[in-house]
Amino acid sequence: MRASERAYAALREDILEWRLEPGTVLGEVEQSERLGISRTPLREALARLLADGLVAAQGGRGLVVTAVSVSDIARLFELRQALEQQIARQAARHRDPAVFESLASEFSAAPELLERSDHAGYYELVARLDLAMDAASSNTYLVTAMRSLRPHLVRLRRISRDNSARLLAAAREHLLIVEAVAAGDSELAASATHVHLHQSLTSILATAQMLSPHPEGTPT
Amino acid sequence: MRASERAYAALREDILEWRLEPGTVLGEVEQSERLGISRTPLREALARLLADGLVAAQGGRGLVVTAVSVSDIARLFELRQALEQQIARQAARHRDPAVFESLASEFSAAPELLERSDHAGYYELVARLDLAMDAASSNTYLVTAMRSLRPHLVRLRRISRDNSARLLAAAREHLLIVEAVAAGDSELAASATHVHLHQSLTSILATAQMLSPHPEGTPT
DNA sequence: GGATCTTCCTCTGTATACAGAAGCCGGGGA
DNA sequence: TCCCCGGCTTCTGTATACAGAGGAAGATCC
Repeated sequence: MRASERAYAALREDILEWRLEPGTVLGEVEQSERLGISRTPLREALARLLADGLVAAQGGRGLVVTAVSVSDIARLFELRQALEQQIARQAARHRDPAVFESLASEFSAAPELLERSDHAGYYELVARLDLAMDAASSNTYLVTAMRSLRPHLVRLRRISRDNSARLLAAAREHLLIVEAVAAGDSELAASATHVHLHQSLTSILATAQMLSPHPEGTPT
Repeated sequence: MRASERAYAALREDILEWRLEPGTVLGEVEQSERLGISRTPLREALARLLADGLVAAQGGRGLVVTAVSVSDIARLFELRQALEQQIARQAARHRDPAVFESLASEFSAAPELLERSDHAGYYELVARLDLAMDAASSNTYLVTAMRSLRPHLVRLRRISRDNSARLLAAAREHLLIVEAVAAGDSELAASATHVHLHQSLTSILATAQMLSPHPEGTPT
């Protein structure tokens, strides 16, 4: 694999997993030495992270890992609502019914999965649903926009991690979305997505307020 | 200005203005010599164009300017609908009424502008509306997604350029959007945006079919 | 005559060296 | 004691050199 690719993947991982916390300054020399590559491929990796919005220019001198404030969460979900509703709509129009009927039966069985506390299995199922939705929407531009949003959503997982009651409710919401797509009902698919994301946001905000009761951007 | 920035701006311009046509191969050595810079900053510029989707990796060997097929137009508008409706919705919620009332009076006067065939003046007015909407939405993530979409829309301008009848109708549609935002009516703003983009797409597709009656991706 | 293999060439990917700019620290003066 | 100025250090931005990979063209064999 190319050095620039490895550097990008490594830095991205470090940021998404909070090993590099928001506010950390990423010097070129320092990071190139840490990752064992030269500055040229590292600069390429940093440029991609900058485009992703995971790091930001720090007044001329170096790049810093961007913060995720509580108010950012609501903003992220405004974009997510727009994109996922449209993807659901288009997926319902172009879907292969067999694929989504199969997913529907898997989501029907999801409560049993969660009762066994197999959260990883459930997350994997959701990931497969995302992939199927992306493919069914058959719109590269929508999928690209969604892909650039997902890293930011991954950073939020740390907040909402492993809330069993919420996951059980989410499974029911997902099932309705999948059934709507399978039936080709694009408006129901969009509305069900709207409902699901609204509930997710509500749950995340409640948890976030509990973790840090500060009204605005907590730097760390 | 930095060399990499100049190279990015120059290449972007060249692609958006169709001076570099779709399918053109961009070799690193060739382009760095043409722009009078070394390969290092040029690579940075090409990486940004790749992230923008204006160029694509050509099977290992160099980058090519991406094509815009007729079917891409509909896909682009699916994303545009999602983003601009959401921006309109949020702008209506957070807007400064004075700004949009002022824009409303300008759009009321737009028909006179167009009767004088001052198309440039009208395009400039629309650009200011876009900026005002972006600012009023107060959502960096939405604006970023929209900014990455706009270059692709600019490439379509060549198709719909200077259609007076359409511009007159568009001015009326814009006026309704602006009035809805000024009034703080977010659902009307979203619906008016939906209508406007639907009409724009219809007009563009009609023109595109006329220009190139091929059903799918015309490479040039 | 055609197909395949080999060789060469060109292009990308990476490393490193150099220059310019910006912040920081110490010294001197008010 | 505090503020300002100058030199130094360090970091980014750019150029260039080198190595490896992939493709094209020519020659040879079937």
